[in-house]
Amino acid sequence: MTTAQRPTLEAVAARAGVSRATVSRVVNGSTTVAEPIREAVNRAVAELGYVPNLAARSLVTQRTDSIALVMPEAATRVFSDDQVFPGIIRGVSQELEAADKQLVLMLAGSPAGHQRVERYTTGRHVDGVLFASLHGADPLPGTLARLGIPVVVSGRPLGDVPVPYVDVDHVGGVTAAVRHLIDGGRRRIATIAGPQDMVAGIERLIGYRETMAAAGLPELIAVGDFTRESGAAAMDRLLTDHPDLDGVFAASDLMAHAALRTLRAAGRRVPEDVAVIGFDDIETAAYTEPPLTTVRQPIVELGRRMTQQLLRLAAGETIEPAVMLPTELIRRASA
Amino acid sequence: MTTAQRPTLEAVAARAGVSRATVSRVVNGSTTVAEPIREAVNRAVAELGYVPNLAARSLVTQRTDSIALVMPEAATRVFSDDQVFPGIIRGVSQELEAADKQLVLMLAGSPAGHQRVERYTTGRHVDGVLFASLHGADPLPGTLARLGIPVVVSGRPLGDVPVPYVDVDHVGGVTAAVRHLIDGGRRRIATIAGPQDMVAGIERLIGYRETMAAAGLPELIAVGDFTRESGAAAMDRLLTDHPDLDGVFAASDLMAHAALRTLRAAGRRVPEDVAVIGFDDIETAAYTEPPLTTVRQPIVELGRRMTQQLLRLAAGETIEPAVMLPTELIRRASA
DNA sequence: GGGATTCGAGAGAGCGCTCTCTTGACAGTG
DNA sequence: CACTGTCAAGAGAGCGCTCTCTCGAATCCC
Repeated sequence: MTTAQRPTLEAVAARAGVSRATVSRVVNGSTTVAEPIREAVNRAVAELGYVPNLAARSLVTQRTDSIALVMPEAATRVFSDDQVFPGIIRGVSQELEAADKQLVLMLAGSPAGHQRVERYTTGRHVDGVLFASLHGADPLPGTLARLGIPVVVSGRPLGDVPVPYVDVDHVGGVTAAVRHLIDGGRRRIATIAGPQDMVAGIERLIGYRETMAAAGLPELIAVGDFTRESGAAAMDRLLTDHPDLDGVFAASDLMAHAALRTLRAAGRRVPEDVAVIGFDDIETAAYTEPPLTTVRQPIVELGRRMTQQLLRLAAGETIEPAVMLPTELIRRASA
Repeated sequence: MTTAQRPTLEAVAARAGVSRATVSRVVNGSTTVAEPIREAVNRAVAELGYVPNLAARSLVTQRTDSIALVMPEAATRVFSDDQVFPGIIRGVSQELEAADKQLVLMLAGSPAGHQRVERYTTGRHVDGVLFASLHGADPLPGTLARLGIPVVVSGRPLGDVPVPYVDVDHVGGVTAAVRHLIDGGRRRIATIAGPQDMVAGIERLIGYRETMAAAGLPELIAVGDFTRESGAAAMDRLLTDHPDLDGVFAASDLMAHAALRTLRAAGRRVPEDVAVIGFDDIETAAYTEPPLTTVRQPIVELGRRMTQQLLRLAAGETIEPAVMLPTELIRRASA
């Protein structure tokens, strides 16, 4: 278990009978190295099992070849966003793999955690920073952008900070959902909205209100926070306040799932008495009782696009300030 | 958007009127610095907004203050392990935050991805490596351990490699589950087993077999791969082969969930005709129809313990080669 | 009061790598 | 044949930090 001294460029150079600079050129894929020499170097690298020391490289190149992905983490509840986080991680990971960069994952929940993220990212320990699902108007993305550190956030940032973002078409998706309800003959359509300090929550409510207004229908609103618990509570309230409702659009599948149960417990049949549509299309949506009609958002793609944008930014290119990804209504049995 | 030159130790030293070494001592919390000087240095650090360059530090300390978490990622399907991965990530993240280290997440799916992980981890770019949910007998953990790189895996590694691990008490949990079925009067108890190239799948099947054997009951086995699709297929097969079954233990909640639907579709009532128990206690388990009785495993705690062990290993301490976490039967309505 | 001891602070040598600058070899040109 | 141009390979200067070693001053004891 001895910590075998790792071979350095120097060692490889000696073995191959060339200079350090030449080995560096070969390792970094420079074309200006004669074939026989390149081969000799590669042989030496293989024989010695040489792996470049990234810290040393970073020190001189001023790059770290890693990017940070910052996600909020409400300390108390388990990842309520369920499949959303893993999906984004996968998308980001795929793109980074292709670019041969590392993913530093930072879960920021507590104020202390947030400070840690701030210290780490502003300290330029990464080549860029990705923010997922911001709550409220976090000043950090703006700060980083001002420092010249590449940043891309998911979801239009609140308080119009000039930070590039990638988002899904919430309004379009919700419009399609509510329209579907209206086309199905529903007239007393309620919504279980998401938290109003998150863009996703805000936009999805806007989509509902605009579509209802356009159809000349009244708004029936209860606000939740995307979790099942809040969805059940909101459904209860709606049932009490508007016993005649015949349709529900829930801003998340988790809340829609809970609504399904609450409705059943209240003796309402879905979709006969009340039609229900969710948002997200998490895997569970296809397995609820009845299977949930919902708005699918391309989560993995969201992660990929964010990363692509960030990498382009880090490469010095200029990018479009906003990218919008399409959503799609997935029809199942609940509406 | 000018890349403002970041202040270095040198700059702080000049400003505080001391030497670089002294600033380094203050920054790293050495006690042998007189109070007034320490204050002067801290003031200079604050005024200049100094943040240490981690690459430079790593270069000399030979530490990176970051650890890698390697997770498999079947390229095609979305994180089927659902809440398991986020849970582990949270646990790991919590412990690392406390230790002020970074989390480098690596999703290894493709052979290329695996090579990338191997290159990165063996290259000592991290202070330690955590492996989650290994498939088959991956040689990498053993290789790393042999190289003297701290490694901890989740789940007893197959092919008895001498690598420290943390695991949950699969057998104990399954035994409690099957016992519960037997105590409830069930005699024709089937199991939907997990993949037999993963410890979790293997151990959970062992638990079933041992308990059934001890009770003198026959084994009714169908193998799945932890996903819903496989669970539905397995349940179909069991129903065909053993139409008289009255109990099912599924090795994952996802498979149990699918079994619930398949049973209902086949006209069986749960739990009246067939009692069902799952394993994992994912959030959805409380919301299935009927709510699923299942074995809870402390996933976040698993991540935390793995990390604690790894950090101790990295600190040069010797640790127990295996840590076992308890599981608990959560009784709901399905059994 | 003088020598031994303690302790805080500075000097300076790298850690392993990249990259600019320089050199040397060779081919092409007048 | 001398000269210039071209291109491959080497020399060497750091990147920003830590850490050992050294030194000077302050403290202590007999």
